[in-house]
Amino acid sequence: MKKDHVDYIISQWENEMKDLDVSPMAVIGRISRVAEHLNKLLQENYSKFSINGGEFDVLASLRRSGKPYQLTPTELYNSLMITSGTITNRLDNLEKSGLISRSPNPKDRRGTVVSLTKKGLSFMNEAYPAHIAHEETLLESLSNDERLELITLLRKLLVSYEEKK
Amino acid sequence: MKKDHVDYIISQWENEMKDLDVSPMAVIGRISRVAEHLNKLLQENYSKFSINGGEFDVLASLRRSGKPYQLTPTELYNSLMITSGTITNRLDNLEKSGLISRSPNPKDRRGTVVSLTKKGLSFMNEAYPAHIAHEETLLESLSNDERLELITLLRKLLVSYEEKK
DNA sequence: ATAAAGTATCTTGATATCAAGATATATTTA
DNA sequence: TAAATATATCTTGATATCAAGATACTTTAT
Repeated sequence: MKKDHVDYIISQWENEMKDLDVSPMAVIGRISRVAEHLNKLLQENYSKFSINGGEFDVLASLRRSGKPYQLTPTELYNSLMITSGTITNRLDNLEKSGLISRSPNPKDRRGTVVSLTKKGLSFMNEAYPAHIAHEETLLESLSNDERLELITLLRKLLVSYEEKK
Repeated sequence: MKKDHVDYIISQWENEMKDLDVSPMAVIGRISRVAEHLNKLLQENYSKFSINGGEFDVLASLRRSGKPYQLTPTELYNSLMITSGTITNRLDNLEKSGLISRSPNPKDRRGTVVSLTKKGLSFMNEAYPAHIAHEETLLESLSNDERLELITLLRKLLVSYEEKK
């Protein structure tokens, strides 16, 4: 079996701290590193559309919410795991690009409703399938069964973190 | 089986784009989200030591490299997947905290050697086991066998990304 | 030996993010 | 109802990061 960088890191620790069981980092170190690679690799695709990953995530949330493609900033920043300041900034950029618009929330005068514009909708209708096709190529090293196993294991972890908060 | 947030996202996409197979994001979306949770959860531990995750990674690289706990900035930024500008910044901060020191590289007059100070070494001798103990608690939802399966799958992915570059 | 190309580190300027706080409005409590 | 508390969004100031470029030295090619 071919070794990865984390195997190398672990063997270093085993030499240096012989009494410490570093096996948790065999899992966590790999998750972090795989996520970093994926982030970088996916970025290429976003920049083709001159947008960044965070902004893409906002548009995707709106698109998959279905007609009328509207959510509040609060709903967006909660589900995207970002702060309110960050969503303000992302929405400002997307508004400048004409991909979303903001209007007063008729149900809450403190609030705002964010909508995908016509341009934003047709952008996502093209960009999202292209994004998925790219993701597919990034999983080529795994069989279908392996992907299913991986999903099951990651879901367990995710459920445990989502319960905590 | 309990559902996670990604299950919810996928069912939204399935309603909205009925002809698109979004299964790649069942894997990639979970990896990203799990990594984000882990990042946030691990952060808590770093800030107890008034240091951040990036700086911790630098110290860990030096510590596990073994005596004399020295690496060059180039070795560090390559293995940490960051840019040269970022390592300069992290080293500046760690130097101010007295955890590392920089000295001229006797083998290359362009270069520098970064060393863990006595303070940095004793810091990591305490902090690293604490870090691993924390990581262990973050994996409580998985059995030992499940962790091993997960490692095998993630290694495959990681090897494929490390080969590309 | 000299010129050309490559490399190590740092600097600069731009950007995305966060935490904390401000403001306006909603909701709950007394 | 009035006061207290909570919430939605935005603002501000600080920070970490990156990409691109600068400088000094090293290596390779002619």
